[in-house]
Amino acid sequence: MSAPEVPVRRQTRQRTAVLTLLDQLDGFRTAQDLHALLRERGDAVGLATVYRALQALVDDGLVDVLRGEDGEAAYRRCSPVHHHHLVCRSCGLTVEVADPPVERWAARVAAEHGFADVQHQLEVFGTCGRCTPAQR
Amino acid sequence: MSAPEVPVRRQTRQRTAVLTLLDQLDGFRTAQDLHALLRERGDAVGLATVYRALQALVDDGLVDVLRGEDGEAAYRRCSPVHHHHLVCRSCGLTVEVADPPVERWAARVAAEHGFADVQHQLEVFGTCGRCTPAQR
DNA sequence: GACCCGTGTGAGAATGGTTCTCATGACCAG
DNA sequence: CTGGTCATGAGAACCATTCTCACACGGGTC
Ligand SMILES: [Mn+2]
Ligand SMILES: [Mn+2]
Ligand SMILES: [Zn+2]
Ligand SMILES: [Zn+2]
Repeated sequence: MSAPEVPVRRQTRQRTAVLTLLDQLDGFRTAQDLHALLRERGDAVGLATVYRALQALVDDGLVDVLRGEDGEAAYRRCSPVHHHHLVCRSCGLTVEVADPPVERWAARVAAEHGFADVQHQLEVFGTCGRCTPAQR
Repeated sequence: MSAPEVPVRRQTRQRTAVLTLLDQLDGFRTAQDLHALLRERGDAVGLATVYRALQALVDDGLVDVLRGEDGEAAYRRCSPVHHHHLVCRSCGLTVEVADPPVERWAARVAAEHGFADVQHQLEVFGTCGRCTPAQR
């Protein structure tokens, strides 16, 4: 019934800077972090614009969002296919992982309890090798 | 090395009211919601106190926290053993579920990538039967 | 290349959930 | 019962995120 609603995205220096930066990072970063990094690097971008650019990238499926313990959102350039994350609590380093079995499990469990329109969320947190202090 | 650090919890009208209310609810509720419910019911409790009581319950393992899309924290009286949640996006109704296979999977995947001190988080969201509009 | 118009930008204000402050009140061990 | 310690609550403070709105600019068009 409604139009495809395809918002035309203009290519601006700011949006390019945000995506370029994300492509060079390997972990989840907060909008505030990204804003600070852009400023250090020289391509200054307004904070509000960083938020808007990130939201657009999320809508386009190019970036994933994750909420930290404190509720602050963190963003990462991710592959467009469904996957989960193995995240370092210390440095944010992230590895994309897949778990086919859990996909079916989630669907089955939801059906058994009469739930529809199901989605799931699975993340693994830990400390990566580089951040683990040399063990005795 | 450090003392057991066992903070003595006093039993107050406010803390009792919060836990009693949570025991009567079956789904995740925000602190603001709980505060409003307590006010309606008559046992008025300060908002700051609601937050403090909930945090204490979380620390004691009696309550689970979940962050919504908007980052707002939601609380629920839960069993003290490890489990996951099947949550209704509409009314908050929640069912506790377990998935033994995913436990081993998470540990294995983390180990394969050199991650230590691993934890995981798995939640399933959907629309419960009561909230699903009668299908045609 | 010049024009136009709708979209994007940014500084600052506003929002809103959560935490902090601190004077006052209430558990509860002794 | 009493004292000291912990808890409470009203309001201020905090802080990530969103909104406002005047201005800049991307990118079709001719
Ligand atoms: Mn999955
Ligand atoms: Mn588990
Ligand atoms: Zn790390
Ligand atoms: Zn429901």
